[in-house]
Parts: sequence; structure tokens; C-alpha cells
Amino acid sequence: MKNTIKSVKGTRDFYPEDMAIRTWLYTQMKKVSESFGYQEYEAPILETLDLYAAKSGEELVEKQSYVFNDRSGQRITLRPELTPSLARMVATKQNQLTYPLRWWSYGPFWRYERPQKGRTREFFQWNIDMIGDRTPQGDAEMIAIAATFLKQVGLTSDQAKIMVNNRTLMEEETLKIGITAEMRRPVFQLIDRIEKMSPEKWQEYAFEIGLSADQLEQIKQMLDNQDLWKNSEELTQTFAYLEAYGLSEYIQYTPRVIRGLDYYTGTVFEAYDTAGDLRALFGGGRYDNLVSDVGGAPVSAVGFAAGDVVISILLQELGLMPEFSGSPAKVFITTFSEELQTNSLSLASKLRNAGIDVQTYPGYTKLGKQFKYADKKGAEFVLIIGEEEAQNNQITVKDLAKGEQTLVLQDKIITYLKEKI
RNA sequence: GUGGGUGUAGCUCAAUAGGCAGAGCGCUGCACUGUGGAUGCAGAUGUUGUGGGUUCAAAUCCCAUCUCCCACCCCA
Repeated sequence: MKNTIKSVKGTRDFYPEDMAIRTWLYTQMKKVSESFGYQEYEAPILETLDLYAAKSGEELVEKQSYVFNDRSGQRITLRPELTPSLARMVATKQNQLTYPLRWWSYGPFWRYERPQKGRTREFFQWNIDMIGDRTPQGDAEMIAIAATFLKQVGLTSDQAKIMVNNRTLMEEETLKIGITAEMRRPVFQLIDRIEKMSPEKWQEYAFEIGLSADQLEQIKQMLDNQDLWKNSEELTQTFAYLEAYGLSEYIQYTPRVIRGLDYYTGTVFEAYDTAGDLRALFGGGRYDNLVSDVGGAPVSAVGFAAGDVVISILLQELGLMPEFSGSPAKVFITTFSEELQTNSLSLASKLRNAGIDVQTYPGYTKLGKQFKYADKKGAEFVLIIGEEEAQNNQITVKDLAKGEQTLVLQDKIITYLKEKI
């Protein structure tokens, strides 16, 4: 590899094998989304920077967005997330839509970050949201979709789990120990970081934001209390519904998940591999203010986003990723000789007209090489029209897996192959 | 944005302590001019990321730069 022009940092080339995986992932997301009645939509990849300034995190807008001026001087960004676009789409047609909306989308996003394990600058993300409903059933449905997806791609509840909590509950519980609205944000950030910092550093941080030793002790107890959810009517109902879905094994309550993003207002959840080696598989929750933030009337929503990178690594590591290789055409037609090439080409055409995918060999080379090529390309049946076959209106069909071959009359070839494929 | 590592054949990696740049896999050819996988034999692979420096001699030591990887930040 000498002077090959390099690809842009943090982007990935999708060779056919990779593209097959990407398509497969998309198909799984589509299946799950549609099985719950969600409709696919798409938003522009280019948006004005203003759209994100409204509510996205400062870091995301200031540091991680790809921003440029277009020819009219307008500040344009490659979308770093979808939710603001979704909020705008809803706000724009707010009175013409039937609620609750059930929408899903899968597409590319860009964030200017340092690439590392599970993080690229260009990635794909599945977004799924229910808008215009504020019930525990809605929360439960969204979590059920997430769990169904884990199941759909072959992950067991021993391999991946969805951690659930509720921000309203945490607000109430922290209020009991004297943490008022002004202190809430730093305290939630403190809770968000308990898994990420050493106990000493975490304690230091707690005192820095102004907690008393007594409050800290009570927060610690709170974060170890796996039964805290019983104090929340919303969560109690949500978990009961998830029981009814038969998906409880994938769900785990934890007071420690609270989400870094500020716009969440109710139930929140994140999915992780149980080995705990990787980043979050997806994250989401209930948000009430996004549509009004872009100029619409207030409407509640719940949803989550799942990137393609971490889930792919996990499936790869667990050996759950299907392997795709070779051509989609299972039938391969050889070229016996220069003179007989036209016979092969007409046969290929005849099969294609009958709906059979076929690849042929361009030009002529000895049959051994053609077989080798066919094998590598994933062909299952190799067809030969040699001199004898041409004279007798026959075709030799070799089944590569079995190593057997049969002479088939040209009139019968379509029905013969359709039975076998 | 901060910190740590890495770079040798298409791929995975060797090269003792500066001293002829190698192996496996893959690739090409032949055995096998009407048949793939297996086997055997033969062959081709390189600006050792790039630029400079030290040295009789540099993949190896020094400086710079780039790449990719990993962690932090943030988050899918």
C-alpha cells in the first residue's frame, strides 16, 4: 500500500461483507420496529446549527458537530443526533398528526470525536420514539421494544441487560434528604458518575458540590437500594407491564442509571453487555419538553437510540454475528469455449427471466479455474454447456456441496433448479 | 481537547545485544488442456508509515511528522 489516498478519520469503508452485516442489522431493527407497529421516517442529514443550539448538550454542539458555512453563509451542520429533527417535524405538522405517533428511523450521524473502541466519527443509529402519550404503558412498550431487539439479534438475558430507573422518583427521593431543585443537576451528575470514578474521588466530588456527610451517606444507601422502584407508581406499573410482555428477564432496576442528558424527565434506561466491557448499547427515556423547545405545543415522548458500532462489537465477540460472503447468485454458468459462450449467455438470460439469480464467467479459461472462482463466490450449482450437452440439448449441473453432477434437459432446467434452490 | 501505545509482504506476525528483511496464511503457476474444496512441487511478492539525524553499517538508536489503536472527556 503506497500512495493510496486515505479515508477520512473515523469513517468506515463497507466492503460487501461489511455491507451485508449493515443491511442485516437494519433488517433486524426494521422487523422489531414494525412488529410493534412503528412507521419508518427520515430527516435531512444537513440541518442548521440553530436546531441543535436549542437543546442538545453544549459539548455536542460546540465541540463535536461538523459545522460549515454553505455558499450563502448559513451555518450548516452534519446532524449529530436525530431527536431535534424529529421534534421539528412533529412541531411543523403538529395538528395534522394522529397521536400517539410511533416512528422509527435508521441512518448516518457524525460527531467529531477521537475514534476508539465502539466510537467512530461516522456511525449509524436506530432511533425509535412514541410521541404524544404519557403513560407507564408507553414506557413499558419502549423498553419492551429494546428487549425484543436484544432477543432478535440473539442476545440472551445473561449477555445483555436493560437498566431502568426514573428521574421523577430520584427527584422525590433526593428531595427527602434536602436536595432541592437548584442542587438537583450537580447531584444527578454525581449519581451518573458513581460507576466511572474511584470511591475516593467520587466522595471528594460529592463534597465539592456541597453535599453534607450525612446527605452523602443517604445517597449511598439510596444507590444500593434495589427496591427503591417500589416508591414509584410509574415504575411499579411499568415493571408489571414488562412482566406481561414476558421480557422481565432482560430488565433490571438500578438507582444508578440516571442519564447524563438533561432533557429526560421520567423513566430512563440504558442497555449494557453484562460482562461490562463495552459502552452502552443504547440509551433512552421519557422527554417532555423537546417539541416545545423547537416551537411546538408541549407534548410528551419516550424513545431511545442505538448505535451500530457497539452492538456489532458485542455480537462479533460473542460469535452471534452471521457471516456473509460471496455473491447472492447461487447458480454459476461456466464458459466451455469461445464458441459456446453464447450458449451460456442465453441460458443465463433464460434463467434470469425465470427469476433465478445467475452469474456467468467472463471470457474463457480452463474449467478448473472457473470452478474455483464459482466456489469462492459462494455458488452452489455450477452449470456447464459443453459440446456434448449442446448437441443433446442438455446441461450438466454440478452440486458443489454434494460433489454430484446430473445431466438435465434444457427444457427442464428451470424447474430442476427451482426445486433445488 | 488531555494522556498512553502502535506502524515490517495482501493478512497475521518474526528478525537474539545495530550486522544479508523472514515465516505461516493468502496469491500465481504446474501435477490436473471437461470439474472446485484436499495434497505435493515451484514462484512472485517490501521505499520496514514518511522526512531527517547518529553510525563503517539502522526495521532496530535519536528528532520531527503522519496513521491507526486504547483510555479520559462526551456519548450511540
